[in-house]
Amino acid sequence: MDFDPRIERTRQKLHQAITELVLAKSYDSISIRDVVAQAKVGYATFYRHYNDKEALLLDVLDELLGELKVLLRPSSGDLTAEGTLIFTHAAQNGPLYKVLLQGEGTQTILAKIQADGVDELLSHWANGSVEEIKTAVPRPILANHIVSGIMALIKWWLEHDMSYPPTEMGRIYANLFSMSNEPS
Amino acid sequence: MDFDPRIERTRQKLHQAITELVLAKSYDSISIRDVVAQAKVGYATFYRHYNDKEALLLDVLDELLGELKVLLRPSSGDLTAEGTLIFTHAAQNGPLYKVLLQGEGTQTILAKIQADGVDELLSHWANGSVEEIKTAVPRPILANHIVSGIMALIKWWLEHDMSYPPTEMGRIYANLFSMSNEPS
Amino acid sequence: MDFDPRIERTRQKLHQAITELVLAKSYDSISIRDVVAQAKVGYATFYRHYNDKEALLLDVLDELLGELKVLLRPSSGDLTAEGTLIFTHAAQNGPLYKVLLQGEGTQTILAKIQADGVDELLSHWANGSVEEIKTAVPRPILANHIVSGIMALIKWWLEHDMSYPPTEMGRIYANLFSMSNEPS
Amino acid sequence: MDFDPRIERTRQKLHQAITELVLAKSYDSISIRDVVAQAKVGYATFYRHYNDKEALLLDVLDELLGELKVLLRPSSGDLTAEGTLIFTHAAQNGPLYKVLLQGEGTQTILAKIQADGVDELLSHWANGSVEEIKTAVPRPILANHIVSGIMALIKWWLEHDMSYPPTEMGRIYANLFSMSNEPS
DNA sequence: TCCTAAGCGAGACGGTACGTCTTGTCTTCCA
DNA sequence: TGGAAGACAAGACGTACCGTCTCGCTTAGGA
Repeated sequence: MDFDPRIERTRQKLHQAITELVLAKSYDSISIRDVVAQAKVGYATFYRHYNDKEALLLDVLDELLGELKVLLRPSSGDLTAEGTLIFTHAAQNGPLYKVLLQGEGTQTILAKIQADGVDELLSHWANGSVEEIKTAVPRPILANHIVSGIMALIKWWLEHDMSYPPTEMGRIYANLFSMSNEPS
Repeated sequence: MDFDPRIERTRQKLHQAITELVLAKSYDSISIRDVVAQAKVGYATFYRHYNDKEALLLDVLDELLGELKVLLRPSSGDLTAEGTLIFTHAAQNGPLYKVLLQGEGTQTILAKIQADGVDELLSHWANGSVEEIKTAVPRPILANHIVSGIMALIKWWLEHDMSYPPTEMGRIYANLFSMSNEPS
Repeated sequence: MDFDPRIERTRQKLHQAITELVLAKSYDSISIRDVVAQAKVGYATFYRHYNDKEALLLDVLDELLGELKVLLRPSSGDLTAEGTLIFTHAAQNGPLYKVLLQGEGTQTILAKIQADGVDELLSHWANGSVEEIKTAVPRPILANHIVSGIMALIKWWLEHDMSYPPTEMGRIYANLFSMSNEPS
Repeated sequence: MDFDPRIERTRQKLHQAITELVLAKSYDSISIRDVVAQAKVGYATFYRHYNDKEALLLDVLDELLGELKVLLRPSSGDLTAEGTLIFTHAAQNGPLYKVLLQGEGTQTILAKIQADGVDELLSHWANGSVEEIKTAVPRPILANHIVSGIMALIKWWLEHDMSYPPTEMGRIYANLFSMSNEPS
């Protein structure tokens, strides 16, 4: 039904095109016409696959974040290792991470990812039998604090040209978040 | 040189116009044509005063942030009081804070404010005679972490309809940042 | 070779589709996509049979005009009877006549029909042993005048909702064209 | 209020552009993008002045038909002279007449002109004290017949490369329409 | 009866015009 | 004579349609 190989081929071209363009110029100065020119694809074809530039980017980033989630799955407990994995992945996909975290038109996407992260954290806490005692900070706020903190840390690192190795960032990550990782 | 009273009057009209529009619709769906229509001012007039929409917004927000800085100056030491002041101010200027923190075209402005905050924090630490001992987390990272954490906290609060009173947010603020407020 | 019954079936579907659509909306607002949707036929199939919308219409109209020619053949001499036949036929096929005479994309077809009519008239005159004496009006002009006059008359009638009965139009037709029907 | 000279200048450019293009290629193969390119005018500018291609053409033709009406005004009675004037005017503006009479997208305009002509003829007859006796052909039909006959005559002439001089066409014109020019 | 040629449905695709929108510049008018 | 009004060039937007094409599926009519 959806097995026309042309469809996947065209999407690949668009994925590659926006990835290449993002390396070359600011995300939001990229027009759809740029994308289709780069992908060597008809203009209308873009709209057969995506409603707007953001939808394409979301598609690309979804792959990326899927990878990251897989990487993080096995890590149970060791914050330093977990952090190192995150920063290694970020290092390997610098430009896309940058687009996501600094881009002008990515708020919606970022908000979605942020919300996903918060949800995951909250349900992780809920599943764990951690008793909720008179919490100093409400859990949703704490979860939001942690997730946005991680993002801010990655963003800082990318903006400062990844001036520490991923392992060192893993250590810093562990230091910053160990204390607040579990609600009391 | 700049003493033509019409100039100030025009700017006021533009300030008011964008403020009103921001209450009515999403910041980045506002075009310059919307602004001049709302301000009842000629189209070209806008460009005589500002280079783009962001510059106008920055002008408006500068007033706001100036106020906040004045409010925070006297507070020395009591984190809860400091936080309460911040959230009280945010409550009084909800729409503009929202535009700043959620808007699609405000990255540049936000980045500037963030950088200012980090600088201030760093020089505060430097001036204080706090000795730098083998720091677990580099100070710039720590400062970035704190400043972006505060912003994320305000953003969360606004997105959740200010569901706690400013005093409670002040307490939460104190709890979240007390531990990390000073480098070891 | 050409005996696959599916071919004729598909053509019938297309004929019917455009005929129905012409009743519902303006001819040139009908897209080929409309036609194939109405005919419940694949898009490319249209192009297997016709090069464009006009070719399809021409095919439909050819049937119509063939009928008309057969009707007119026996009539020799009586202008009123001839006219009545024409207007009766027009009344029975109103929408198609309208499309032909008022449609925006039918110039080419109309011109062809007009030229056919002129040729027929001219050869009719030539065959007749009518002597050509110093003609006041050159025969091609006269023929063109008559043929376009007939068309204009039908067009007027259709545009005015066929407000006279075909017999009355036959009489008018006779009155208008009797004098000029034969070169002097 | 409407005195900005730029407006008139732009319209002139558009008038000239379409006139030039009409000489070079078929009217309805001319896109609006062609027109603005030829006029060296911004694309959106076209729409500030006209809603579509037809509106522009109508504007151009209005000038033309205004001229013709002025020419015909003084002529009272002499059909040959009147006809000569018409064909002289047509000869001087061949391409535009051709566009009008043969163009694919000019139906609406033509219909308007035709209707104007019929109205004029009818009111001319009404004003004149010609008594209406048992008319063989209803006046609106007669008027329609005459007006469309004139148009068909001009069209024929243009399509045959103006193969008779305007004076000869004037004579033919008089011959064709003298008999039917007045209702009985 | 089966087989092979062809018609066909479905729809992706490149291409291109449409009419609308917005930006920043530049010209004209008016007070 | 300088500011307000707004016309303009430029060009992206998302939509629509065109005509070409490539798939499999189905359906003849000849072997």
